[in-house]
Amino acid sequence: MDVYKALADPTRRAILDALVETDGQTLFSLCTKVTARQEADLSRQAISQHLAILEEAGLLRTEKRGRFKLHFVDTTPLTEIGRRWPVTREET
Amino acid sequence: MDVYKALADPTRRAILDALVETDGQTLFSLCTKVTARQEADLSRQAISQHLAILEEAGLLRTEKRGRFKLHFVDTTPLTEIGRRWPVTREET
DNA sequence: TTGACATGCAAGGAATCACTTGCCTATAGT
DNA sequence: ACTATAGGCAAGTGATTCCTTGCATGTCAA
Repeated sequence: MDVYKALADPTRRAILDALVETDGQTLFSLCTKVTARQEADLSRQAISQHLAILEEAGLLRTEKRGRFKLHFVDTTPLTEIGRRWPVTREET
Repeated sequence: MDVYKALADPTRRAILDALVETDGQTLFSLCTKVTARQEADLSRQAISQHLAILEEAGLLRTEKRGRFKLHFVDTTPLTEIGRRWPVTREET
């Protein structure tokens, strides 16, 4: 999954928002925060699948700590977007 | 259609690429350029629908000139992305 | 006015995506 | 050892998405 498709889903964007606010969260922690942020409650598996997609896109790193799996944002793949289509304001 | 979903499709990204290179193209012009860029030939309607989505996302402005319709990029909606998830390099 | 060119509209089908359900593994605490 | 907690895997379903086909509109040239 490429970065653009990873960003296409509002739930995944909410996950990134939650992680930018508090980095290194577990799956369960993200479940409650994301369902609070949006007004729809998703199953744990739904969030888990979204996390896998974000990780595949390079927007997320994970770290196993005992029986917990912590998730950390990595926004570096987003730099490609600004480089590919530079923001050109016609009238300043 | 929001900006993120608009960027999710590779054909739409190719359209933006073609317009950044040469701005103000017609539908037919974009058809040949995009199908050359990707290695799949899409129908005129396919491109037209993609253009409508890009315009709805605010990434495109159009201008009728006689029987032609010219398309111009507007990358300003992309600034939201960088503002929403700032690029934080952990180790410089 | 007639024909050619540029584009628009709408319905249908195939593929993809998001979510759920059900079951399984692994780690930690008592 | 037993139980509870954190997470993983996989099949199935409903909803989108992308593209095509077919027809219609509008503009320009001869």
